[in-house]
Amino acid sequence: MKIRVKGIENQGASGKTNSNERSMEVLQSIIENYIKNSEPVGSRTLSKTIGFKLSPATIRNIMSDLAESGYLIQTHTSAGRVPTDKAYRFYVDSLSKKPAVPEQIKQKLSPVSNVQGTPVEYILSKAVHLLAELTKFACVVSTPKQSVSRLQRIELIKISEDRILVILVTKAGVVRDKIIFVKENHSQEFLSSVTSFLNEEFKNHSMQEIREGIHQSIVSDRHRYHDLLAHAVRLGKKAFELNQPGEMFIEGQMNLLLDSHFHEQSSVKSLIDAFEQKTAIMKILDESMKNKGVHIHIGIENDYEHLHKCSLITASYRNKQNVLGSIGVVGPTSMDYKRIISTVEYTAKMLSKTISEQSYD
Amino acid sequence: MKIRVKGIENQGASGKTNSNERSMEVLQSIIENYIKNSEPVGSRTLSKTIGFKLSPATIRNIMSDLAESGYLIQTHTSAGRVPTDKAYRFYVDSLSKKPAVPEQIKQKLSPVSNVQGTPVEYILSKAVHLLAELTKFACVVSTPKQSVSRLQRIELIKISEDRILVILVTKAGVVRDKIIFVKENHSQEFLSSVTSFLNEEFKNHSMQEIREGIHQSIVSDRHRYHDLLAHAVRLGKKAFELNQPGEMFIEGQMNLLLDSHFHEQSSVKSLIDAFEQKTAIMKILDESMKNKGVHIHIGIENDYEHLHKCSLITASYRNKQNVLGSIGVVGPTSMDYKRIISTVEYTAKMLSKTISEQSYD
DNA sequence: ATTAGCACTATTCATTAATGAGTGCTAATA
DNA sequence: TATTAGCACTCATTAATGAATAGTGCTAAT
Repeated sequence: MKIRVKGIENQGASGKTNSNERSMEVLQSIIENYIKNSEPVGSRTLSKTIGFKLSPATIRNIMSDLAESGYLIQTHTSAGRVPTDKAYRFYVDSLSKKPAVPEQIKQKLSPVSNVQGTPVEYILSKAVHLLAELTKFACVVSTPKQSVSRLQRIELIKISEDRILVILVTKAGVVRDKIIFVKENHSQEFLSSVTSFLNEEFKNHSMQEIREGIHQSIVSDRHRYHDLLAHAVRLGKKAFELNQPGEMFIEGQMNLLLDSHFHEQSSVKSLIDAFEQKTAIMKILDESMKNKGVHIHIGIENDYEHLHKCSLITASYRNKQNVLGSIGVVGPTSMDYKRIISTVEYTAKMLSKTISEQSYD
Repeated sequence: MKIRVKGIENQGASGKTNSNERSMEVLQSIIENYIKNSEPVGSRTLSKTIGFKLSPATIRNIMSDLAESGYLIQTHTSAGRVPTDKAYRFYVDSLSKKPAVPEQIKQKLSPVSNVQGTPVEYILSKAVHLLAELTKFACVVSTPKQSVSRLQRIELIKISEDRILVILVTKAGVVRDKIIFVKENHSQEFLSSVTSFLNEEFKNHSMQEIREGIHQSIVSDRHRYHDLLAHAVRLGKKAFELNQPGEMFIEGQMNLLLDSHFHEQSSVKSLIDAFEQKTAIMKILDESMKNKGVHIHIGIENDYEHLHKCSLITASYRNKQNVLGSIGVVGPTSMDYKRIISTVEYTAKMLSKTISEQSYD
């Protein structure tokens, strides 16, 4: 039986922290080497890259232990070793929390702030496009959630006898429009009074609040509005109905298919499925809105099976008031986490800044 | 020297229309066979598929002639023959003009009409998504051109001291928004009068007309408006400035990468480039707006080199007034033209219908 | 505890040979 | 004169073989 200390995990009993630290360093080297070259790394190569401080044989021993603890696997007997998802998890957890953002990346992302004044969707698509260009992976961004954004203004515009165009302007700078069909032929003057009533009543409330409270609120004001009331309730309800599902912009899917890690048929199909079935990725983006900072989902950690060969790095963006949505990168589990994490984080920051500055407050 | 009639092309002199017709039929069979199986077709196979009416040897002779005339090529000596772009051009030109749309396709596309009342962009993305699903190729759709669409209404909403939200509603049912920055702190009342002035003046005019004529028009009305004038000119100019480039939605890019025809590295890269450089495809979509009906660009016919291995099938969509944009399919040159053409045509029709019905006229 | 040395294993690569699909040409045939 | 059968030839694809290579695991020496 082996008695050697296993490194990383079971250090308590033996107290040989030294050996443990060394294991960690070796593991880190292996991971970084693999991230860089995408090739299984062997004991000899590794000995070289760390400056011959340890002989290949020693490294073999350490590697053997790491393999046994589930940090490394071999594709076949005479191949070098490859980090597992568990190893990547260890790796990102042990990263210094704030890697600096290279100046070059800042440069490339600067166009995001140049599109101020354009619709939020356009800003988002610009950001996600640049992110894809920088990371060379697939990138996604979710559009601001309607439910949390606060109303800046509503407009009702008569289009024809039975159609009214509703325009919702939110504080986040998002404009939503929809057409509602009505039975009565309202005059534009009537609509104007409904409009100003709704604006007065609901400005600064979140869409969710409005949807939940629209009936009560109006009813309680019954005495002030007379025949307006019935119609206003009906129109308001229709106007604030959730019509658009949360959307998501995708860029650079094709990048993934150039990536050597996805060259096998099966994983290509998986990927296509993952992007077709937007819901899985959407869910991760939504999840990412709940907490601050960068979120990392490595391979098997993803619930959705087709994402098991991918890692997702996400971060939420916001305006002054609310978290609005998330932006993220989808790439192979062997991505350069340091670089990608800092890039995503910085992009989200830029996005937040740009959107905040044009928010209507 | 060969004296055999070459088929298709030089029929005038010999008058052997019979032999010519037969060549055409053979070519058609070869094309359809290749479209179906994606494999070079040999004389033996072909003899079988046409029911042994001609022996392999005869077919070989015909094929040899067709090859000489540039309709077929061999990938190597002992391989069957593959249609050239010239052959596909012949094929689509000789298709009966109106292939019926299968009921199944109509079924699958019916959701397009279910999204009436939602923003045009949403309808477009629905349509292009379904088209991609049906064709299993990459599909694109261009958003309505701002310049041709006619103004239904403009709204100026004061956002902050130096910012005004401009909302342009066009007859086509498109809502565009942008924020303009101003130096003066206009009151909302003032904005209202500018708004109603602009609406009165420019309703039903195309964006292009408005942009071109805004200065003259206002100046000629100088006597009616006083201090309003200077500001209105300035605001109007800013408001109608073209800010968004023509957009394009893409769906199903990944489909192309499953396609065997694009499996070689080089062509994958070409494709990625083609979609990255949206301009080339955009240009083809724009071109397609100029004439009615389905447009077909086969391989080498495309100006853009990276599209030389692709065929594009496009058709424009419109509302009651104007042609708004185009929708199309990007696939391998060996696509099933019959099916794709009718599918694109039908999709464009559905799209036109849906958008027309919610247009503001 | 570390390392050198060696046997062992599995991949990769180039070579070779067999197979097979398909053509082009020539001579026979209807 | 148009068609077809037959045959030699070409070239891609496939499988089998063997050499080279990269890497491990174990053992014994340091």
